[in-house]
Amino acid sequence: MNSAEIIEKLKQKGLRITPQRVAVFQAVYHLKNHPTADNIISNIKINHPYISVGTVYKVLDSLVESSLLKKVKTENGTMRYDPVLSKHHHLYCEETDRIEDYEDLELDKMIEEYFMDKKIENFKITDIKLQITGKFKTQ
Amino acid sequence: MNSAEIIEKLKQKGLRITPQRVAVFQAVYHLKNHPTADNIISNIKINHPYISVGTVYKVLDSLVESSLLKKVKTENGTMRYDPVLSKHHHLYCEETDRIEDYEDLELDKMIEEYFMDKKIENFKITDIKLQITGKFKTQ
DNA sequence: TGTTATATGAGAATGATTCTGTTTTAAGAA
DNA sequence: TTCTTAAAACAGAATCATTCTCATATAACA
Repeated sequence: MNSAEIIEKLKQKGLRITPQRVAVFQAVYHLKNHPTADNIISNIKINHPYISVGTVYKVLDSLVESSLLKKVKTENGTMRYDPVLSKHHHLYCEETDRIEDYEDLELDKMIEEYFMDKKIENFKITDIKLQITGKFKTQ
Repeated sequence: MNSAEIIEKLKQKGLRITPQRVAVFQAVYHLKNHPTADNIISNIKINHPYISVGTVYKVLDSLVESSLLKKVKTENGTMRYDPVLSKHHHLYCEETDRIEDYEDLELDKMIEEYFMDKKIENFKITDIKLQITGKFKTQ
């Protein structure tokens, strides 16, 4: 994901193009495994030493607001950020703090069909996400 | 859930019986809808004005550790506590911060069977929880 | 009833995130 | 290109939930 592509995405969402927004968005793409705000700040500071913490949080919020990123909450309560690619669930490792995306269209379809039949009383579903906990096998 | 029952549960888990533990556990049962630590503290202080914040957190941790409570993380990052009754999922209201339990054995069975066949590469599942987001209908 | 490991209390410390007030800048208008 | 202005960024203070520290108190068992 190069700067031109990022700028294009920001424009599509009607966001003003600022070096900080480009840098934050690029950092989230560059850092794999759902970086925390802190990861992102450290990464950006390498090339952009004077960016301020508040700005990074505000940029992240605006990117989430524009559906360019998703905010993922972790077990210990800190937020992580995730580029929006497609619907996916998360695999949480019990031993490390690794989180992996898990896409499974067949599963999504099965669950969707299940809830077409079986309604939850007084509740209108907009989204279902699975938190799959377990352990990554050492390979 | 009266004190005697709570004491019994604590004993079963080999926890020392203290008034603070009893009060915290009782508060979680008494306060419906997955109280926060802060909700619990306020509730306890009515009858137990000198309990300290750190103690409540430590008691909550030990109850979670002993599987008497579960810790649930919310969208905004604060933790909520939930008496362990049986396997259940959560309904999150998009508009309010209401969280409801959702039990569905049929759904659990369907998902379990699904993952008996379809393995996730390099990952051993220990638990699957659904976060069902949506809106409670006004009745 | 005494002993001791464990729990509690008070408040300081931490860490993530948000807020405040001021300065800067992107982007459209002239 | 230059001007204008709303929006964005900056620095750092403030906030909020949670954890830590360490001195004191107490549950549980001998």
